[in-house]
Amino acid sequence: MTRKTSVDGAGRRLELDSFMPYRLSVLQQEVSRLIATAYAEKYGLMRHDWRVMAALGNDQPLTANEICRRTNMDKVQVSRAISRLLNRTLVARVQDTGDRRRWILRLTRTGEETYRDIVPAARAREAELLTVLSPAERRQLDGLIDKLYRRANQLLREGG
Amino acid sequence: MTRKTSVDGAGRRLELDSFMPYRLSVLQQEVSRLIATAYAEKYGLMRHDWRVMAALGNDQPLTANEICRRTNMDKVQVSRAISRLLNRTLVARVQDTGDRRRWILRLTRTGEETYRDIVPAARAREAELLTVLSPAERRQLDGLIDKLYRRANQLLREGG
DNA sequence: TCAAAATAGTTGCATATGCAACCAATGACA
DNA sequence: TGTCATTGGTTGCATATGCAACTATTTTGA
Repeated sequence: MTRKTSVDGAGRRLELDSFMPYRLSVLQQEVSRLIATAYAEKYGLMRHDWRVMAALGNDQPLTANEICRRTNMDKVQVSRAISRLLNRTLVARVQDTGDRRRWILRLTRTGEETYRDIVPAARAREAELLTVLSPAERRQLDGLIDKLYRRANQLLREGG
Repeated sequence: MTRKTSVDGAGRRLELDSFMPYRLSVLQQEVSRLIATAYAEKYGLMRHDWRVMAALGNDQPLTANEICRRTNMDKVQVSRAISRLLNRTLVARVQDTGDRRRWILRLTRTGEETYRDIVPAARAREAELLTVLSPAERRQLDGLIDKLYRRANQLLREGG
């Protein structure tokens, strides 16, 4: 995954190792796999489940819709993650009396415990990862991610 | 997706928006979606298909195994991508006479054309994305990706 | 006040994915 | 040379995913 200078400046070929979206994707997969070690084997959670729990752990209660917005997940993914979490009683819900389409979601006691267990492990993985970056580099990384995200977003809105 | 400073330094909570792996994942999805506009609708290709084609477009012929190594894909994904590409005659293969377990893969004429069509579009998307970064920032990005990838890799090897 | 549009959330279906098991060919070596 | 381990590649199965269609409820506005 070390970047090579592209051989073909004319743009007829595409050297994957010098194609930023590819590099980003490979990196992301690897990082994601690393973080999953904090919740996958031990707790049998999937990434989406964990994200929903993370959203709730951070701020409760929430509706499914609010979780969508906060996690950038699609409503189907959220709905399914919630139903897995309900089955395992990591999350509980009551219908909103004001708007009966809505369900108010909370972590259960077990859910809270699980969450409190996972958070330090996830943070520890992140910290181990970031040890290779200086404080300045971490700030750079944050800045670059923001810029690129906003730009990608803009291009998608324009083009789609 | 703008970074917020984490409220909870003690590490009991996890603010998703300040959690690097989450940020990376959201960014990657968005970028991936943007790039997919270069091959998905128009050519009905999936990401894995496109990656296999990209590997071959870059250097032919290759065996499935070589494609795995060059694309960081798993052999099942590669095998399935190849079979889709064979069906659509974008790729052809002959058995290696020296080692009859191996198949030698090449883009067909149509495959080449498709590839040559897609590359500039994909590069154009990448270029549009990167317009928001200065040359220095692009170099930073490359460097950060390399460092993080190597580190994640190392941690996975140690831990797993 | 009632029909049409919008919203919250779920479901069906076809397809993709991950994992382990698998087959076939080759290599290692007693 | 015959057995065992390894390697290249494929397949079965259970599960996940994406999309569009769907139900139920609420909102809009003539």
